[in-house]
Amino acid sequence: MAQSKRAATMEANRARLIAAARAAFAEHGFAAASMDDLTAAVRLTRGALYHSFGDKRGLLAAVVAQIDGEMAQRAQAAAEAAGGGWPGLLAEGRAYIRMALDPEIRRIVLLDGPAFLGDPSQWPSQNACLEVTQRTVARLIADGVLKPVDIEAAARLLNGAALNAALWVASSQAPEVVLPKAVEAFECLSEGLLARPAPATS
Amino acid sequence: MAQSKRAATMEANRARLIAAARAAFAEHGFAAASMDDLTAAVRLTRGALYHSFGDKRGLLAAVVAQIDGEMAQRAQAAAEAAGGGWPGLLAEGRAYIRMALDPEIRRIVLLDGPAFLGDPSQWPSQNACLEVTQRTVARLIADGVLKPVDIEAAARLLNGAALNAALWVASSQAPEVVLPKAVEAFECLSEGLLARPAPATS
DNA sequence: GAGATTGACATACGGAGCGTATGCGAGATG
DNA sequence: CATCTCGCATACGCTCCGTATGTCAATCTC
Repeated sequence: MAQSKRAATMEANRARLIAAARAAFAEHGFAAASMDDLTAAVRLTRGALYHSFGDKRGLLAAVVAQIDGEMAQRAQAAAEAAGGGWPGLLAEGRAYIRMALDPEIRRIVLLDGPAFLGDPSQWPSQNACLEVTQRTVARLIADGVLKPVDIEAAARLLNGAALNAALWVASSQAPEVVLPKAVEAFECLSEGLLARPAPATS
Repeated sequence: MAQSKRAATMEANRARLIAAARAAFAEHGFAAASMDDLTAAVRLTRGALYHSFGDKRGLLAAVVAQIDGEMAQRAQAAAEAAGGGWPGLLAEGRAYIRMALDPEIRRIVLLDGPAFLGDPSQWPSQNACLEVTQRTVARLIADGVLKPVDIEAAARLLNGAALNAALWVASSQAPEVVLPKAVEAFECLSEGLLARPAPATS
């Protein structure tokens, strides 16, 4: 079944290393995380790590790809729960802001990822998150809901705004007070993309 | 005048170290930059560095503070050149996007800064850049040009959007093609903050 | 089914880098 | 002129990464 016992246990060990890396990178940051400690935590050595991932950055890439996939899934679920369309795009933004409040996501994907792997759009994982937003924007433009701006540009700026909103909320002393402000401002900005702006709601 | 010869030369050496660090961090990134090489480049040793800046992060903080100040100055100049007001805010955003195309600024302030020093709003330099944008937004809200959103929220999201726009442009193969798209999308988003939206321009 | 082979992983080694403790010599102080 | 200050250099230990080599079980070959 599992394509020989060797390959199966190797896959299991890969998964264990990635799980350990998620914890270590989230706690200490990529630069300060020790590969010796990380591997020892799952009863392995650096030998296993270099065999499976090439080097330290390779492990980070694998971790980022995994988390990025989970984020894209969550964002899409939020958009669908809101019924898609324009409310879906707003829901996606809110979901993104809330996800970025997770210390693991913030530290690994949003801070260390760009710093050590370069621009997200050129990651091997292809940034699933960004693609979800792009698809949503593309559909809304086709439906005439949004102005015909460049799709990738709009998706990137929305994600960037959400990211900074989240960094702000996360570093504030009273996140529960700041979060609604961030969400409101994000929705205001998003409305700038609407073809026929809605009347002010406040 | 110069408060004793010792203090004067010390200030000069601080400046030389910061200048060398700007070059080294921009070229190799903060993590990969060697303090030995960096100090040797200006005929000093790590002894001088630890005496003046405490540790490696202290040097990064000093470098970031210097660049951040220059950025704030440039952004403000751009806003004033555009005559202030709403056009000034747009000009500020454009200036910010263009500045982020500078490899030194992108690498040090936008990537390594947040990764190694934490959230920009809590940097010792207090993020002069962000404050300039906040002042502009505050005035525009007081004048009724913008919706009464939270000032810090708006400033942060605008800066975040501009940052991601710049990262995108910088990593693209044809920056001169992508830049106008990024600027256009940025201006669209900004219009979401307007109290009375302007008619579509395209 | 026994020897040969592959491969996943451990062990050992070398090099580089950071932070600190200590030493030194030029300028400040009286 | 003697003493002190302090900015900076030197020397040391520690940690960490990447690689080269060894090892043993799982698979393959005949």
